[in-house]
Amino acid sequence: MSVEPDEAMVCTAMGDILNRIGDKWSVMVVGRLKGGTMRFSELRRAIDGVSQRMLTLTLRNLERDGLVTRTVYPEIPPRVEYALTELGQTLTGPIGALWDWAAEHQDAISQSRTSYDRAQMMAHEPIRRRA
Amino acid sequence: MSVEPDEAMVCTAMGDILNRIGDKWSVMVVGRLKGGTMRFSELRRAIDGVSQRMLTLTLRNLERDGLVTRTVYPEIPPRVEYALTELGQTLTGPIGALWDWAAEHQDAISQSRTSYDRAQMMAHEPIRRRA
DNA sequence: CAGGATCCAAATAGATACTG
DNA sequence: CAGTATCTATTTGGATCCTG
Repeated sequence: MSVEPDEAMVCTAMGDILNRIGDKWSVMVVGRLKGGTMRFSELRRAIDGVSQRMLTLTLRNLERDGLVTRTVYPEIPPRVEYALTELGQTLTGPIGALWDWAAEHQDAISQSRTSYDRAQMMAHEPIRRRA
Repeated sequence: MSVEPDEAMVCTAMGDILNRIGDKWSVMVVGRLKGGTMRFSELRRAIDGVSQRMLTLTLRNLERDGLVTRTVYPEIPPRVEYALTELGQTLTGPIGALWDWAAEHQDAISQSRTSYDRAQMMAHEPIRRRA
């Protein structure tokens, strides 16, 4: 299962895909839909911070990529339900791994950031004797 | 290993981390450094399409997050080597999983995109009888 | 309810020129 | 060689208004 084909081709296509599946909102949506079908407004409320526009765009892209299905019920008021496709389901594995990694190491990362920033400060505001 | 703590907090911190590790160039760099230490210009050539500025920024961020080390050799001409830290090494697992997923399903995705786009065309340029 | 359309502010990326 | 600094072009995202 190694990945070694033609470098350039893979990298551009891959960057393309990674941009989508590594996207913040996409990850959130997939994470949410993992639990089952959801309506637009449910997702909007569940995902905290997402704007209507971004949620719409994210869902459209995921649909376009074949990762989620969009089902419109011709009622009034309208109801639209989103769910993961089989392909989308297979993504929850890798995404979950990344998620777990982030959860596990977020403390280490934020500590690293703090000390890095402190070191930068030192380098730029060097001498400061007394006040 | 499940992840269920306070939703909002986790999501914002997580989105932050995911933006970094899901970033196109970061993934490329980590993928490259997996094979061992590399110099700046080696990375630049290896990563096809990355600008000098983006590579610099990416490497700085990865360094700040404690994922790569930056070693400067005070020579002329200067030599700078980058390598994964232990923390960085642990990322290669999840990243690899994502990479493999993308490699495995990129055909399905691009097909899905094509048919989605074709369907969109149909919907917007509906009737077109003869020429 | 579930968006589409529009406007605008901010973040981001590329190209270019310069430096120790 | 390995950057930094700067300028600009493009992308992105939020806010707002409107509709079936």
